[in-house]
Amino acid sequence: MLEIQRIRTEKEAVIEGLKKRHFDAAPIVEALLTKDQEWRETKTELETISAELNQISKLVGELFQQGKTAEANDAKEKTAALKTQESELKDKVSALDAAILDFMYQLPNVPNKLVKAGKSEQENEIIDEVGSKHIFEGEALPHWEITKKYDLIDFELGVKITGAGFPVYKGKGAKLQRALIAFFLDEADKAGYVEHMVPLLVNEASGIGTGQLPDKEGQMYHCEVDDLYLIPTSEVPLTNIYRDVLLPNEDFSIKLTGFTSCFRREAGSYGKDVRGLNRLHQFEKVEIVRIEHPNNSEKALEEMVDHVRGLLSKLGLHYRILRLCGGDTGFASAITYDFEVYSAAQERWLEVSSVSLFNTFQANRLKLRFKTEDKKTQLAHTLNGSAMALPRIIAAMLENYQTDEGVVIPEVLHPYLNFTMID
RNA sequence: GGAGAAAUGGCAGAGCGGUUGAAUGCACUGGUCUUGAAAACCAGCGUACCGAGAGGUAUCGGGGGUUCGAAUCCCUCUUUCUCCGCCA
Repeated sequence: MLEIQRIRTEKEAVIEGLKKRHFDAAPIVEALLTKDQEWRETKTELETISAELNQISKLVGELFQQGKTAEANDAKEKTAALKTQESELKDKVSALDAAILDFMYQLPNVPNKLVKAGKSEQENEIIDEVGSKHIFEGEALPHWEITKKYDLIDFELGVKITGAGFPVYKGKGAKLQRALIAFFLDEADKAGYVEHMVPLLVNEASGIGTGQLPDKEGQMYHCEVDDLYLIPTSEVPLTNIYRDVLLPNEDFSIKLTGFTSCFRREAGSYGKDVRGLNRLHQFEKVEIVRIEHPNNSEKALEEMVDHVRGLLSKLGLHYRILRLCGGDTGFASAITYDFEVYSAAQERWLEVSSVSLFNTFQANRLKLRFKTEDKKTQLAHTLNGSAMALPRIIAAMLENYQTDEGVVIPEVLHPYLNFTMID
């Protein structure tokens, strides 16, 4: 959620910035500011009446104390009309509140200066590509055939137990996944991210805090009996650790990491994009989250990008980095870098990580602030990134490292496994 | 799951219908004193919103109600603690 002060004072810049998303904010902003003006006027009016009412009440108290019952009763009678007015104004203010919030929820984050205007993923900028395509002697099998050949993942079994999109990892498949999780967590730990193990279900306030609610309600599984949501990413519990937090000074840099399963309904997905591990309802992911001073957040973003680069390089995967154009950047994000790994058999790029800087967009909802040198409170910046999502990494590894003898395991994972080849 | 108790400022803890944004202590900040420090003394010390400012409004777990007036009374939700039950 953007800051209302910013919309008031930098209206044109906000509208202009959102054009990079091909988002016409003008009508919403205009309507919002009209309501905001009305809200402020009504609020002032309400507070004047409340002040008057408070004063009379105080007087009544004093009069009763002095035994001047008649005068006290006189004063009491004056309040009736004021009270009616007060409650009408209260209703009006809360209606305006709701209307303003509703508009606020419709405005996405303003893109960072580096973000190019654009409508869809076709316009994303490729800012780097590392490695090269694996050359295969024979035919490269897609990962869903490799997993079947070596009995690594049983998709049908998942269908039996739960439904499509809930795979069962078996034997070396399960071990490989566990090794990758440990590797990713260890790397995050070395980079200074403090490991957390967090709840997989969150309440509504947490969903709102990081922006999943109300915008993306349909994407989350909802346990209605208890009104809890299954997390679509560990960003939600990790970032919400800092909901309603006022950091005592400016000297902070908070780095968190956590491994969780993630649950996504993926309503509306279909076709070959969802084949095998490409798109699942449940998948595993190691996330990195940072809470930073606004002056340091862009540097932090670079560090996170470098961290993910490091992971992919150590695994020896051929990858590229995209800076998403305005239209493809997530609703809450100011700037997002996507990492894609080339899938040899599918002959396409698979997104394996996404690193984003949210500026104050999440912090505003979270009420995540810090005290400045001169005792002012200011919103912090939040960032997060996948480091990394498991299924597509596994898919890419299986496809790229397949040989006639079996699938070769990259060396960095050897300490975590009691085999070096899947055969 | 059943029974009971509780939730007040950074912490501890009073208040239980009126002038209480809230006693007191601790912590913290500034000052006096001191060569320096401690002690003592004095002053300050939550958050959010509206307002150019003066100032105003809200806030004693959340929401609602009673009342001229609620931290205080009522309803409801949440959380915590104690006891019982169940259980990885």
